[in-house]
Amino acid sequence: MSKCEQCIVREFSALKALNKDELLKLADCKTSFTVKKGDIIFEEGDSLDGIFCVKDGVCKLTKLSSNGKDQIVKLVTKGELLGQRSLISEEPTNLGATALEDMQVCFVPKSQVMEFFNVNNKFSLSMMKNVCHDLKEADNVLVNLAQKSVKERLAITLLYLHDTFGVNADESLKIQLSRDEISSIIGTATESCIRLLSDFNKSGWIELSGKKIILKNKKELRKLAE
Amino acid sequence: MSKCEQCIVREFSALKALNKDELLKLADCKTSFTVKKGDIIFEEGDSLDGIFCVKDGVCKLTKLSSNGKDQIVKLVTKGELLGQRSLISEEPTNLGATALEDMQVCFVPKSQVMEFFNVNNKFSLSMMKNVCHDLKEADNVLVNLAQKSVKERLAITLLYLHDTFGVNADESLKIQLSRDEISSIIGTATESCIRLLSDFNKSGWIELSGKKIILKNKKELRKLAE
DNA sequence: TTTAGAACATGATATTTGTCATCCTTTAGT
DNA sequence: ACTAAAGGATGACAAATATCATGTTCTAAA
Repeated sequence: MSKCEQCIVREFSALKALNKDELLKLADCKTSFTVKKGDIIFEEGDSLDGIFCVKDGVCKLTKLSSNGKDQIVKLVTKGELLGQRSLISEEPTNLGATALEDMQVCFVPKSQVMEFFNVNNKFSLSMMKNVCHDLKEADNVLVNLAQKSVKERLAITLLYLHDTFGVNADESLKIQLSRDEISSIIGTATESCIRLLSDFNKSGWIELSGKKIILKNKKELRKLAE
Repeated sequence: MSKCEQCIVREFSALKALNKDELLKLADCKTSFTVKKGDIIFEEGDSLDGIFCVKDGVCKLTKLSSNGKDQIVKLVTKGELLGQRSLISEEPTNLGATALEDMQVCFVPKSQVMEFFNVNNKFSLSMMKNVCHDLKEADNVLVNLAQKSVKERLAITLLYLHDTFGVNADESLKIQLSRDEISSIIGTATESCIRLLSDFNKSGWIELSGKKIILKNKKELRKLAE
């Protein structure tokens, strides 16, 4: 059982507000596990009995719409927590979580998190800041979905993927999403997404080879994304 | 200066976690004021030095998109708080707030809120629950904007206005929004919104007379909204 | 290695939604 | 009461997007 002190999650999440003693407690009660690409971490409506720390890998948070299509609401990457909202609200999850890559995850039981809430105000405040940040992001995405065209949203999404997850040595986006998943982020039909990617490709703004996407002209993409 | 003990905001918001002493402190430091319909409470990007308690009336939270159109992200009504996210994140506001009706509002300075955070864990947790609820709602709206047609979103919005703000004696929606504002909730062109309202009217699902809207066939509207 | 299924791509077409123009109605101010 | 301005309504049309059909290219399992 590894210590939590050096964990990347501690660096970026609300866990940074924990002191040494609390970190020891955390290391003691947590359970580590791996998740394979495509595996479901939890489903929409599940009752969680704790939160997840993402040590490595990326997952998508999705919600099934009544039209039968999944919408990707957020991507969660290493260093972030998963399931806080559900835990704090004491409600079943509103979104499901599925691994986009192989992941390393720790589970921290609710009782321990609640104890931290009760004895460490900084932790509460830090967690609150996290949720507030998520809320701000959700509001921004919401406005984009309401006001921007599919083409603009695709440009925004490509730049987001570039800036958030970085690129490989060949400049291609590190995170690999299927066309279907990209469509599910921007909220459009898969065919429309594929067509627009082709258009971007023909315009020379991006380069496609298989699943690889290289952003060749970020300036033009940014102009679209505004 | 009225006491906060009986205030409706206390009943519904995080303030319910405050004890008698804290409520006295609150009553002591707050400032009450009225806001006229159409007045701006704060603008997107403003730095707030506290939070607002909505004692009466309704306001809209909006964000200006780069296409020049305002998107209504949320409606805030009596009993709710305003500006928590900005205060907690210690950032300028992400959304602007404008009164849709005459309002009664109290302002509580940041220093006092932060003190409550520091001495009263229940208050922190309660505030966190509020933000979490907002996040869940934002995610749900986001999915609807991404996956539902304009017609479906209009049906959803009409039912939401009905259920949240209630009806007058003549069954018409209590909250009066311009066609432009309704469009700004569902994220569409004003003309499209007007056209669909006309369609609903012709189908007998709603009745329009001036600004008044009466939902005549909620069952059909719900079928659309799913 | 072969092969079935998934993912990707593209054309044709239908549907939805936005834009522009115009007119009507209500409202607020003189 | 009159008038200007805003809000509401509607038609004609354009643009964006979805849907359906079909073919191609990957990919993983037998």
